[in-house]
Amino acid sequence: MKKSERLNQMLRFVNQRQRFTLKDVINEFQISKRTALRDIASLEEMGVPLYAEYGRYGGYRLVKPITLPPISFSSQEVFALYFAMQALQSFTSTPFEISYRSVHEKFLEGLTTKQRKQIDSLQKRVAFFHAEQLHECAYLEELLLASTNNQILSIVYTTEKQTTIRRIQPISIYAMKGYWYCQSLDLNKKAYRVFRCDRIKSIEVVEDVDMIDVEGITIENAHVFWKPTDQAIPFKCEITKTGIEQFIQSQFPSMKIKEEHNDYYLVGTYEPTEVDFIIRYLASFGKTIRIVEPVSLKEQLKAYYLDLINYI
Amino acid sequence: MKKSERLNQMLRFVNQRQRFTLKDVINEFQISKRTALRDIASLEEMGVPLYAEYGRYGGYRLVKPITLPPISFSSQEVFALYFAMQALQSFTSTPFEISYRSVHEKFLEGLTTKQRKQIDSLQKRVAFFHAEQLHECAYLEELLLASTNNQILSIVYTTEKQTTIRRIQPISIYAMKGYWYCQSLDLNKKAYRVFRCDRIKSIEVVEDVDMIDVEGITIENAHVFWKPTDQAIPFKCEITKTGIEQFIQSQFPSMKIKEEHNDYYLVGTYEPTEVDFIIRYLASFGKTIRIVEPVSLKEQLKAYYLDLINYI
DNA sequence: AATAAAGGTGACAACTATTGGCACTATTAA
DNA sequence: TTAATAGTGCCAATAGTTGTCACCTTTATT
Repeated sequence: MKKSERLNQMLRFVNQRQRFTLKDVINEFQISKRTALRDIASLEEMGVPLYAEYGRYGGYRLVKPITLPPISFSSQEVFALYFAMQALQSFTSTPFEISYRSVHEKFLEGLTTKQRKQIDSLQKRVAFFHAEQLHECAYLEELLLASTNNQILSIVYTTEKQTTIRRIQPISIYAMKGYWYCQSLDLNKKAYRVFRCDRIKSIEVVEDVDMIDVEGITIENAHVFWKPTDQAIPFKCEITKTGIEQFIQSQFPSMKIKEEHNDYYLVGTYEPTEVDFIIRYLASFGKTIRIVEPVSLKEQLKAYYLDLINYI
Repeated sequence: MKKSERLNQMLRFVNQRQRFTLKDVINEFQISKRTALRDIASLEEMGVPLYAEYGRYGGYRLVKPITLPPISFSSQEVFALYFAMQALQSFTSTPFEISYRSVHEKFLEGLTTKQRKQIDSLQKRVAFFHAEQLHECAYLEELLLASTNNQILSIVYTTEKQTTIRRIQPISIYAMKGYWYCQSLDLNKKAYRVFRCDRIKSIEVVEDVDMIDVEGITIENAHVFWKPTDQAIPFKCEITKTGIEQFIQSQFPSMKIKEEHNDYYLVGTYEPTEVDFIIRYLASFGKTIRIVEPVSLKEQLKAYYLDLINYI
């Protein structure tokens, strides 16, 4: 990155955090200590009122707020944002009830003629594909709202087999492989569960004192709530490098790659009710995976293949 | 004077005077014509909406005051754009060399404290996941450039089996399931080919008159160039509704869903060299698919399953 | 008094970016 | 047609930037 650009970013970095250390700068911008020092000197030369505190627990402080130069998005940023937007556009539902057309128009409006031309020509040449959304989700906004406001919901949930009514406390929502999911605490079962949003048929906010504080829980760490039930069966498979690549592309939170003496293993647990699913999942790996345990899983996979052979 | 400092001053200079000429800039900053032009180009790169008027009494005009771009978007729209960007962030390589932190901060700057808080809390609650990128691609920018500029490249391409040198004319690049691909015309084989970008080990622009005009070809219609070779084998499979869902999530341009009397079929062709691939692909469908023809494919799938049974 | 953790300097070689000059081209109004 | 304006491509000289390394200063904690 060019120095001038870095300094501009540093201006905003400094403005946001009124206290910071050299290390912060080094890590943030991935530069050497010497360069960080030089950059700070440059900022001071530009008139940024910085005060340095020596010694342990020292650092820099911004003495008074600075007026930032007028900004606009750079061409590169505009392109990236535009294509990000394009990529998301193919989602028929998002939790943000917006018209992409209006964003699109506003976006183009703010650009220079040159940028617009560049976007036009790039549009023909770049794309981000992802799994298309298969089912519309009616309640994404409500689920998101409930998760930020710590609300409890009563939902009607339909799977292929049954329809149930559950009380849940949403933690987060996320889109993956064409589906929207909702991480939640299932208050009936007192357990962490993930629901597919398109299977939620109705939603009602419930007043309840019996809730758990999820303030500190984020989409990243929510899985710590995931506990296998007593019936859960642990499994272990040998996996090749190719298999690991495939796993990364379609992983599940309940599975992990483990290294043992330079061999790799896919380990995890599955619920007895999910056995069909796990068999199909393991089968998709073909020879890149080999079940070590349990033996019952081996037998079931064998049976699955035999069944398919007869089916063919 | 350093360029970065000069550009900052120029930003103010431009902001003050709505109209100016190159000469003004040259006199003001005591630089050469060439440098003045380069500086103005830099400003435009940074997103300053300048308009140039050619000819006598021409000059530059600032189209509109430089402001914070997101300010004209509604909260909902800002959120959507913001998360679109977040979704892209997990790509380790994009053809746009941008700093996401910079975009992030520019976004936040134009917002009210309330909106900022909302974004902060939403960030913990919503995510768009997609296949993680496994390999970095070194030449995305070059490939994109070559595709927009109609250039011919000589590339070193490495597959698991071999390393070859090819002359290609890139048409487009796209990201799918964790990989970047480059649609191209392979000038050696005179055929449409798709290359995985991370397998391109070096790139060199080649001057060549022997090129094909790809101006009218876009990422959407490039597949028309795809022609099965003489050896290609057509196949046809019965497919269930569930199977169709899976197909949509992992489709290939050489395959299509066809309806015949309320039954659905997956039809396409495969090259004899790709038979391993197609077998694994069909196997991943399990019972949701059933090969109709050719019979040889049925036999091969059967053999594949038998092999796996022995392997287990 | 010693130590750890923070900021700070000077020098240098390798690397990158910027610059001005030049010879062009393109567009527009008079 | 001309004059005035913007814009391009190329090059070699020059200027700026970077990381590394050794060593210094200040301060709170132990």
